[in-house]
Amino acid sequence: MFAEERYVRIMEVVNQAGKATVAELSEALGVSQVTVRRDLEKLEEKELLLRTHGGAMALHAHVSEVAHEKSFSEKEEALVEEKERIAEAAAKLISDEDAVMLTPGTTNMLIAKRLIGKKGLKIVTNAANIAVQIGNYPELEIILIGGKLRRKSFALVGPLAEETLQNIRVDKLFLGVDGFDLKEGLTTPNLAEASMDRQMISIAKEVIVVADHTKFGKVFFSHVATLGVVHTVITDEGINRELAGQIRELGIRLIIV
Amino acid sequence: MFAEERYVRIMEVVNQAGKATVAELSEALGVSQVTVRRDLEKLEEKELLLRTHGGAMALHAHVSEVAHEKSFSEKEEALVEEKERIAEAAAKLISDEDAVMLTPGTTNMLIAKRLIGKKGLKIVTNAANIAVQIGNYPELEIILIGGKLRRKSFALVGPLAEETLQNIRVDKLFLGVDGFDLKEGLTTPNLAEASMDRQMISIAKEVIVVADHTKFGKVFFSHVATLGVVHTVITDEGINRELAGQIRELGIRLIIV
DNA sequence: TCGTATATGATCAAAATTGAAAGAAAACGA
DNA sequence: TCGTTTTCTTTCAATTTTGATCATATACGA
Repeated sequence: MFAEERYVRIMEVVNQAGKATVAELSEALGVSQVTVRRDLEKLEEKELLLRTHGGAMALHAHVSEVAHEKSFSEKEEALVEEKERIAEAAAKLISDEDAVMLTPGTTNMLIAKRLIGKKGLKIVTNAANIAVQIGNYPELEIILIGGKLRRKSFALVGPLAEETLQNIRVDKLFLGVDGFDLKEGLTTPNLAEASMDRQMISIAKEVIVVADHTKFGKVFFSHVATLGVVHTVITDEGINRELAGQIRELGIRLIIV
Repeated sequence: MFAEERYVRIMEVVNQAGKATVAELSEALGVSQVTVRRDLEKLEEKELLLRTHGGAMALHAHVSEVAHEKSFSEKEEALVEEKERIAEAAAKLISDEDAVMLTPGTTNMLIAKRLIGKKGLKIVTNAANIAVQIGNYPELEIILIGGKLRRKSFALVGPLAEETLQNIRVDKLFLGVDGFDLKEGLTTPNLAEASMDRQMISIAKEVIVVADHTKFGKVFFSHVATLGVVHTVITDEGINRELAGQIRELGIRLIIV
């Protein structure tokens, strides 16, 4: 038996019973007590349990949970503050009876979380992770567009997805883009996602682009749409003043937070 | 044998069994232990498995995965061991070029995790959480059926989902059911999910029911199908001997693990 | 054909794992 | 408080596993 297997078994016992003694674990795993103690030491280092005199105790869920969520992805993932503010502004645009659509992306994930509790709201998305994230909360009606799953972005794309979209109409589309350029319009790196985005734009009454300031002036491989389709843009204060003026001149409502 | 072929075989063994020793792999592949170690090193670099002293473990069987997950659900969710064994047996039935379909459910989630690394495999599912769980790993093609998201089970159901299914055909369906009764057939508590299940059965060449022993003799509100559609049943040793005989008499292949 | 690059295997010293033993620390009862 | 018992840590030795180095074989292109 690998040491790692013991770790797993120990965690199972400890989590299930809430605690375990060294003698019990030594017996259950068929290794010496010295080895059990060394295992417990390692598991405590990883903050998976708490050692005690004579054994170990389960760590309360929230301790490890809280520590984990923020420490890994979110620190690296920059612009969290900005995106949170964008999401807050976006959520304010949504009324209870709307049918809204969300494209994949971190900002839209933040928007989704802020919609929890809105009664009667319909949410349509092609981001599997967004659906799962808010799927446990009642009162929201969540429609997930099927299709081929793209890695990393968790976007559902392809003919299956586009076909499904044709039966749907929504009030507001929150469109996350990678590039927003006055001349080239909206762009994104992936062809399949661009095609999906276009479909989604075509079935939405109102198109709201959410993009932090770093997205402006950028152009990516796949063209999504011209700026003519955009009704509203929400971004953060980092946006260039001049550019902001030019966007407004195009008749687009620009919300800066 | 090419190195690439070895990688695939190693991933299969590791993911199906959850672990493998260097000696085992050396034996199975007919290469020296030195070569196996070099292979494992490469596979670990690609983050497809975790090396241990003496071999390697599947990502899904490791502490970092297991510890967090189990602490919450495990107390209520019994029969983990049994379900793991069922999942292992199920994974063995799947060959690389198959197109398989998975219904929502904990057992099917376990099966999905064991499929990581199978090259060219197509996985179709209407369980959003299963898709997200394995969505990050390369080499799998994952198709998620869209639809209305049901809370708790993360099943995607409804007309949208059923319509999508009509364009799809799969080799094997792994069907998780809540009730399996000789007289009443397959049943489940939710009407919408039962309807989805029926659709899925109709587009699958082979129907494989995965159910721990507690599911037998149970009958729920919504009828899914008669036992006539079932080709194979995988369950654990807890199943009643007499019942096992009766199932086999129906011409159903019964796998007990 | 030759030379080179790549993959694999063999060998062996270094590192990791484990358990036993002994001393140190902590818990506990009187 | 003291002494006893239990538990823990440290140290060491036996064993296993690993990684590095070298040798061999095979494939490939000039």
